[in-house]
Amino acid sequence: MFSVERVLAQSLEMGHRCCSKQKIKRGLWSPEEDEKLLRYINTHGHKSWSSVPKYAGLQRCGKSCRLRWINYLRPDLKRGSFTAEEEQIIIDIHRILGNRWAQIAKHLPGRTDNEVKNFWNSCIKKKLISQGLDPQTHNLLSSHRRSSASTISNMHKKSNPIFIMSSHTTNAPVETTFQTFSSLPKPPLNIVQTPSSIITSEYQTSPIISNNISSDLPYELLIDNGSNICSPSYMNPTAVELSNNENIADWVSRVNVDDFSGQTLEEGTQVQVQQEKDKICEDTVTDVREANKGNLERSASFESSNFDFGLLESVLSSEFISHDLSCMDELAWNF
DNA sequence: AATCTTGCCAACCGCGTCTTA
DNA sequence: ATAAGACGCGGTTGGCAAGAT
Repeated sequence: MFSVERVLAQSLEMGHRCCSKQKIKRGLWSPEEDEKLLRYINTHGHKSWSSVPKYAGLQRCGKSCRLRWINYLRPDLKRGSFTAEEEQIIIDIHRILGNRWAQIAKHLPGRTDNEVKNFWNSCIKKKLISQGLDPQTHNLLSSHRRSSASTISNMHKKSNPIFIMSSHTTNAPVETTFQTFSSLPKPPLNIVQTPSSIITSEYQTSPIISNNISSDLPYELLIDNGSNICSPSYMNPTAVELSNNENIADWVSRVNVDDFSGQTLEEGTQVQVQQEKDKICEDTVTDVREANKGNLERSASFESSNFDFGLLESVLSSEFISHDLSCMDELAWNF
């Protein structure tokens, strides 16, 4: 809350590193300053932030004015605590984009990047840790990996393939994503099953993704007998996670344009590639949101199709839980 | 009651990118 | 083509308030 003493004290502390020429006030904004800024922007807009303080009669730097407007004075800001739905959106998009708060905030009308960032750091982060998930990667924390590692170890003993899963769900947005991916090198696509998600790991060296086993089964998850446990990333877009602390956005940014068909691209094409990278991130986020919206619907759909996460989980846990596979853990997590 | 700790959040800082002259 | 200024972003800090000791 606003503190008069604090503002008075801070108003004495003049000067600002980015605006060393003038006497610039720092610290909390007073109601009078808010009023001045609000009135000025409502009348004149904010074409140039650097000139706003001068014309608005504020002893602040333009940067500070901009921040105050964006984070507090903007009329379209939503007040109050985050809803469960917003929280889920943040988690899902963060899983894909990482700490790109501005990008995440764009999907939450009325919320600012600062707000999202603070909410993440103060609430969501702790929640994920308490669930045994690394808040940066959304992977299981090492202390929680043993059970999952056992699962993977046993998958390797299976003949090829041990699972074929499919679903009839959420075709449209998902396909958009994969079509976009199609001109890029394949992302890392191996997976492990966790209670809440499918997490990918390792680079898929010999793609065995099939998209045409049956036209009725648009998405398949194939797990082979050892080196490749792979899944089209689009099968469960809410669960995409890449290896080595990497998310989709990192992976996409890492992709070198020269990777395209092994040839160097011309400048114009490189721009297109950059646009394509951006689109991948955007489409993936869209998919996540669509998938979240359809969660209930999808559950029902899975029941009627032959995709059954419940069955998968029970098979994995019941068959593997009795084995002592501690010696396989490191192997499993480092393959 | 006093002190310490923790959580939260507004604001700042520095750096990278974009724009403009 | 380039340099300077503006802007935007993510990380970090500082201070208040509430809870714990």
